[in-house]
Amino acid sequence: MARPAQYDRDKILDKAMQTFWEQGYCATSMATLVETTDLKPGSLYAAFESKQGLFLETLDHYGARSAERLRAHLDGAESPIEAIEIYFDRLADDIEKRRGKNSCFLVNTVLELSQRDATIRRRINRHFSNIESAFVDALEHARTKGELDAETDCKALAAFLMSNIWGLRVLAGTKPPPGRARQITTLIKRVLRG
Amino acid sequence: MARPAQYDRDKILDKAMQTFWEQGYCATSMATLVETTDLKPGSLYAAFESKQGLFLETLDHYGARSAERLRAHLDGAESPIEAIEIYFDRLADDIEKRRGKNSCFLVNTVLELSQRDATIRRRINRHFSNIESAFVDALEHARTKGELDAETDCKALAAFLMSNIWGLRVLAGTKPPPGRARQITTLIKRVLRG
DNA sequence: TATTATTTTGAATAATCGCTCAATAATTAT
DNA sequence: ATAATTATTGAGCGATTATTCAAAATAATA
Repeated sequence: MARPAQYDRDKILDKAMQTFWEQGYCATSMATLVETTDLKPGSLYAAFESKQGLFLETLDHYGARSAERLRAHLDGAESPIEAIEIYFDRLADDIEKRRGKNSCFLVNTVLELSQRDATIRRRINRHFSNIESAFVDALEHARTKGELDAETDCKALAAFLMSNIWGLRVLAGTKPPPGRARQITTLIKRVLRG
Repeated sequence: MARPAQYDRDKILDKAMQTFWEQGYCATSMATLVETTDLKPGSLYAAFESKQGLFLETLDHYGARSAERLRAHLDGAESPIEAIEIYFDRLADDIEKRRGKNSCFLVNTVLELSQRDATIRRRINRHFSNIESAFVDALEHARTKGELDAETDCKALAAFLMSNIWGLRVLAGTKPPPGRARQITTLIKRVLRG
């Protein structure tokens, strides 16, 4: 009865996300988005309402994928502590080797917009909570397995890990000299082991 | 022989800094700067060349003040370790009580611009190095005093502290529930004590 | 006081901003 | 085929962007 859309909504979302991720919200113009998505302004607005609407959807896209990937890595690991260590080792390694962007779309957005836009802040906090709960679960799993002391405060430890991930994301932005990321993760792991 | 400027350059710089700090570089228009500084466009451009020029100068303004304040707190402390702990306690307390902005102008800027502008990145890295060296000095002082193990890697420890300050700055942007900042600094201090 | 040098002023610039919409194209149901 | 419905197109909207500049104002010097 009607003409179907010719584009793949998820691919559009992905391209827009990459652009916002690289440049930030303010620095990304609709003209740029029109280029990177290959959709004309009209189609873009028909699909996502506004620049803000498109942005929010890319945030959710990113947050969901991040939490999924982390869960896939942590859940059901035979050694949760080792899995967490591997996570940080990989993060450090990516920063050292400058693989990919190394920044976090959520962290970037917190600092760019979150202070002045409560909607975005709440949205991001939801995604951070999801990610953090994956760490909490892994730590509690480790505690019941005896990898952690019985009196370890898993929630506090997870909060510490989140804060250190954020710190490493900022570090990546400084394009640090070789070795720095490793120095830091070595000390993070010391806390993890207790 | 000529008419002197009627404004106080340092006060203008301070007002512009506050605005950039709160809103970010892209989100701050020259029209806003004209409002907050009470200078007309012509005067602003005569004094700072461009938006970018003004911004760079506010960055230096901020970086210099930050390093000074930290030095004033750490240098010559009878117990350097305690002084560092007090620094983190205050940071956590400010975040808990929502005193002031709690964000860091340098951290905000790293994530907004540093990836695409090498000039700004180098500028910021210089300021971060200054700040970090104050920590290195304090830690080495602590080591010679016997507050730290003789084999402590003070540079690695300082890098860890910097990364954790950055993490706490991001945390502040999420406007966290009471107690979170304290949970994190408690674990940071555990690393500090060795 | 007249001259000189500089600052201050604010209107105006071209370019870009997010966004709209009427016209056209494409697809399905009849 | 025809009708109905939706997608696509891209020119164009008013507002805002960073920036400029000639004219007016001001203060120090001669």
